[in-house]
Amino acid sequence: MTTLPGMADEELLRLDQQLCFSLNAASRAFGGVYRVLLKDLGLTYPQYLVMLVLWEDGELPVKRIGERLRLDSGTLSPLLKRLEVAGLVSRERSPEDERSVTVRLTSEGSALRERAGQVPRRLLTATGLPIEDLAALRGLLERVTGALDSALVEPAP
Amino acid sequence: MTTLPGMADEELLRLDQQLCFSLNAASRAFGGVYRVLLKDLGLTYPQYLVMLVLWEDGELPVKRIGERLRLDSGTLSPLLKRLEVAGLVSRERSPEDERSVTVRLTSEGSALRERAGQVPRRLLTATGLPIEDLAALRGLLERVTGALDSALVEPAP
DNA sequence: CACAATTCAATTGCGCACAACTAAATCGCG
DNA sequence: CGCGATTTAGTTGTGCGCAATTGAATTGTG
Repeated sequence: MTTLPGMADEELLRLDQQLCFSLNAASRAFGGVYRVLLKDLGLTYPQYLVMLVLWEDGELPVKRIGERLRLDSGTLSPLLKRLEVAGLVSRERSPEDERSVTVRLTSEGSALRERAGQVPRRLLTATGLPIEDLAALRGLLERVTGALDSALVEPAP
Repeated sequence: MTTLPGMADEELLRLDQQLCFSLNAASRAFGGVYRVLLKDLGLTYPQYLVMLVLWEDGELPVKRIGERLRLDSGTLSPLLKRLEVAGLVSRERSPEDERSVTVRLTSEGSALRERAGQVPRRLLTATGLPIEDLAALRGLLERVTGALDSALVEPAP
């Protein structure tokens, strides 16, 4: 296995460039395809992600949604407000803990799930990759994310 | 090889969820690490990407930068203006074609390259993956991006 | 040559991401 | 119990990403 310490700065620069370019480009390419697939539903991609976790759990405090999606209140508060205006969710202070806000699907929000049914298939098809490669991609992404996150907490010596 | 058409919607939903979650998370995790690495240089991650292509070519019209980075003028115009205010680039209408704006490194912009020298190594180290895996990841990302882009141009039948 | 179509950058408007901060409720320790 | 620390959402400000539009320069075509 080839390790980083043995490589020249030049080569590393090239790989870094390619890697950050391609990750950035891939992320935005996904966003673009989701954008057209979700247009009918009136959802943006991040809004769709929130709906996915709500479709699974029905109701959740803002905190939990943030943990699942790696998003903070600065992002979620206005996003949830827009979903509320759209009539897809309700927001209510929890009676047990008034700091917490419970986000609940409305019947309209639950109903939207049916219309979103074909989105995953159409998206995965659009990637042009077989299941195995998609799973491998997911695995690599999860590994780098975990490593990058812990690198942030514990900076290099 | 397992193909999509044979799979149930349920399974596809799960994979789609995992994949878009992990891609999103990875993209933002990269951004987070770059953010701390680039803080000293006074650059954001997208600004760093622009500087990378300028460090390679010295000067480029806005159009070319956009092609390299998959960004349009709506994103680049204000970003380049900020780089200009920071003293790293100059912008000038091309004399041959007055529609085009040439972006040039200033001496300060060129000098910044030295200070950025260790960024790629530190970032790649933070991923915690060996070179082979990073290259495989890049390969998968490029394939997906290509497929997604062409799927956008030619929508599903 | 004239004029319609195209190219290129900039601007506007909207939504997301994140840092920094605020405000309110809860927790926990003395 | 009382009071400081922590938790939880929300707000503000900055920057990116993209769609849609504008305006100026250029190109192509009759």
